[in-house]
Amino acid sequence: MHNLQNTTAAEEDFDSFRKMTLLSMEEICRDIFRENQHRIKIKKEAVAVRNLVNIFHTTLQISNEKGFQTMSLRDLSRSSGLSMGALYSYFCSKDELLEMIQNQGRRIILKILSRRINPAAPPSEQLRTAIRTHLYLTEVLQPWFYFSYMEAKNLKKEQRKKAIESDLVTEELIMGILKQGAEKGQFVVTNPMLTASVIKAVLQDWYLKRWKYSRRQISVQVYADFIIHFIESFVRKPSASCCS
Amino acid sequence: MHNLQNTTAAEEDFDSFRKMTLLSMEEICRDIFRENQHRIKIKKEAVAVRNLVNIFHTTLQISNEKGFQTMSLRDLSRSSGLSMGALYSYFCSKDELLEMIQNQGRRIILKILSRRINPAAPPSEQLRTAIRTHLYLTEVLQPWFYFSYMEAKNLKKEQRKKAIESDLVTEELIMGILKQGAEKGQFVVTNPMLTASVIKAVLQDWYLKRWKYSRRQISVQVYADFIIHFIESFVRKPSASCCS
DNA sequence: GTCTATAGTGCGATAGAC
DNA sequence: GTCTATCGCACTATAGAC
Repeated sequence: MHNLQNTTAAEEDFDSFRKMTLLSMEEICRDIFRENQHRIKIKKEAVAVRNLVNIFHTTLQISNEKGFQTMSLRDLSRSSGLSMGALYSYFCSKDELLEMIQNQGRRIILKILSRRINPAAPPSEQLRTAIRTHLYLTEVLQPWFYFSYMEAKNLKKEQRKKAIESDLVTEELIMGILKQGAEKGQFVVTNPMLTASVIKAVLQDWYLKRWKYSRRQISVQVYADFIIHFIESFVRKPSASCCS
Repeated sequence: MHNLQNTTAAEEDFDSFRKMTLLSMEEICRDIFRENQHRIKIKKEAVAVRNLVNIFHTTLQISNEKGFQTMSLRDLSRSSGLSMGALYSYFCSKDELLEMIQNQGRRIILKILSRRINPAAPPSEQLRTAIRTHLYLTEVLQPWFYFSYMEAKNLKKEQRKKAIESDLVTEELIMGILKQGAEKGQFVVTNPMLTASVIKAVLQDWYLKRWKYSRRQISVQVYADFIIHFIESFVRKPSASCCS
């Protein structure tokens, strides 16, 4: 069925990706601490970062079960092991906590996507990398992506606008690759906008319907391979060996 | 660009579909009233059905803006023009209201999908009908589909199970058509499960990212045509005139 | 830096007037 | 059949002890 060598290579690839991303998460919590020192009452960086990571992680966990609005700060206090008072040393309202988490996620996504895609590479390679990287990213940060999508409506106008823009960035990136490929004669794309929408939709399904794929024991590598195959069969010209 | 004749035909097709579905909605509110007469305190059918339609409609409207949990019954009272007391004549808790709406939607979807797809037709026709009908259905009932997806996590265990099952029904229906087509040699489908998942994902995108398509002025007919084209290019055998 | 105790608010739900 | 008035409760947010 599967080439064992390939599967192993893909697994290694994904594992190193996971490690890199999780490291970035702590870095970003440190950044958040430094930037928000004026409103965070804690002064010791080590303590603050440890608790921030804990707060964010616990919030995502509870919210993905029953939603951010339904989660009371008493729930968060109980699960995180921090008292109500301690929590309010890190943010000054429940809404601000929501904003902090949204910002943290957006930042890490941008950081990693732009690090991995090489705009000088051939379009077909860029497309494959974009699809695979996005799927790996949503796999590692699944709780954040799900949270971000489900709670977007609770954001205030300005923050909501940022979330929408961030969402469109990936799509425009993909559309750019498709257009580039079409110009170079490597892809046949009659409607780059709708094609990019479709790609975005199947990428999103991986984190919105995570339970479905878990239940069916589909790994992220298998899903990525299938999606790449699917998209390529649509955008690629019929091979020259046929109908030449 | 577009064939004018075709576009007009598609619009007529969609308009009649919309009328049929909206009629079904009132029918179903009547059904709900009759089945729940033991807990609904109102006795006059005409009054009860009018108010139920109002309550469901207003709840969907508010919830799709800020979520069902965030919506207070005071919000609902204000927007619907019914007092708190009057509202509680139609349901006995906020949770029950949620369940009633979920049930109403599930019922109408099943009713219409099974009415439109003819299992004796050729698989390629069935596939096209399934995709188009599902998209039209989610277009007409967009508020309900969005609500249903976003609020699923607030349901109790038993109701949640029903929601998940209902969600999988469409996917299994599509998978069945794909397998049938493969058996008859009309489709080439290496992985019917993942192919059906992809189709489901793009169908869902229409109601989950409705704002995106609205903004871009993509109509449901255009989207349906594109998706059908997309899927067919993946599952259809290369035509016999090529590589024969 | 973290805790407990509590103030103040707004919620879901109901009883009884009309 | 619908309304207004109100109860009890759980929530966010804070103040002050340790």
